[in-house]
Amino acid sequence: MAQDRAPTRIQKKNRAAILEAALEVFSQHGFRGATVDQIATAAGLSKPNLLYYFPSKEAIFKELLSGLLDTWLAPLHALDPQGDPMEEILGYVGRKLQMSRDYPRESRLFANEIVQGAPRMIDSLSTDLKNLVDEKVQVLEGWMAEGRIAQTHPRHLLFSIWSLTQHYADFDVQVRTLMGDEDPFTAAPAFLDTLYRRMLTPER
Amino acid sequence: MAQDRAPTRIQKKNRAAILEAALEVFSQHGFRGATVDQIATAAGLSKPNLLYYFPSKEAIFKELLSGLLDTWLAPLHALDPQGDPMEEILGYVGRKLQMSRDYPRESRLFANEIVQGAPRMIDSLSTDLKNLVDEKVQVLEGWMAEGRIAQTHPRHLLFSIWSLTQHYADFDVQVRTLMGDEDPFTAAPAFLDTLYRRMLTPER
DNA sequence: GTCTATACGCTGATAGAC
DNA sequence: GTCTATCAGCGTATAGAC
Repeated sequence: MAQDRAPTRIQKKNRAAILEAALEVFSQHGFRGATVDQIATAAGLSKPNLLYYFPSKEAIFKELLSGLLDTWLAPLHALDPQGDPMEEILGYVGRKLQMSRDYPRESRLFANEIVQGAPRMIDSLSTDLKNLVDEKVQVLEGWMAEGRIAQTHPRHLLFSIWSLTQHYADFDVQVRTLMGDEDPFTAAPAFLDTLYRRMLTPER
Repeated sequence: MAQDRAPTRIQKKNRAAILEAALEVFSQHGFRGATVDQIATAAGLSKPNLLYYFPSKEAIFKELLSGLLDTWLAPLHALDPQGDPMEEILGYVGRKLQMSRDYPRESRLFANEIVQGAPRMIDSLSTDLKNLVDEKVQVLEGWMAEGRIAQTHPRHLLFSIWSLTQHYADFDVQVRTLMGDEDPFTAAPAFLDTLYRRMLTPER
């Protein structure tokens, strides 16, 4: 980052390694609990060398967050107003659950931050996320008005999807402790599928 | 705590003030993010004086956790095998939701700890919580076998109740950001009531 | 019981040699 | 670009006066 030249291969590789290591450490300990030393070690660099690539711990964290937010919101973005309502919603639930299984660190990174009041994320929440949610709430309300899914509170419906799916990543320790040998992700898809099918099927 | 005599009124008051302050600070910043100074200030004591009552930051945290765990598990404990299944479960959901509204700090304290792998709680999880859950899973399975509620995965059912209700405490910032002026706890009870009624009503 | 003063390790960040 | 050495500040905990 010393020059504004195009980054060399080494620079790209090191920056990527730092962000990967930062995801690992931040998601496990939170911003305050993580140390630059841990991240540097995990990235295979010395502490000063890491700080050659990023000016501060805070800068690493912010870049990490903004880089991940798009990926994180992609499943909701993909909810298609033209598609079949029930299939769209169940598909969204399924994709979110898969993300909890395949990218638990990302989930915990956000969870850590939000539980503590989202001091470094509140802007993204009240702009990017709010806009996206407002847009998709309209879609859900349209489907409800047409009687294609059951009437319910659209925002609480979204909250429920987030909490139910992310729970398997964020509270992984607890879930696994209580499930013993059984893999949580074996039964979870069918469980959530049934739940939302019963909840959202119209005419009752 | 210097003597093993019965605590004076001042000692009881100070210990209570410390634990109250610790709940406030730990729940907001997590164990690592909290400082003894913050807790002492919030409790109206000097730092050394606080450490006269508790030997260390860790000791405060542990006492806080163990003191709160019973309260936290009380709603599940109250699930009555002799009661009407649907009413029992809906009552449990309602009580858990109320706790998220009335005791959000407790919820966030546990959330912080578990998201980070529950390093100081794993023992309680695998003994106290596991036993309680195993016991109540039996109850739920009995009700399902008798056809009094719909067949579903009892553990995932419990996870769903926890995640849906605690979400309103743990992710409070996000929820409020996305709800605007509307109080989340206005519509949430009816939403969850409907959800579980549809999910658990038998014969379909 | 409570305070001031302080020891001491850890952490974020910088200086400067190579 | 990367390293060793180092600094300043914070945070936990203790010593010792009152």
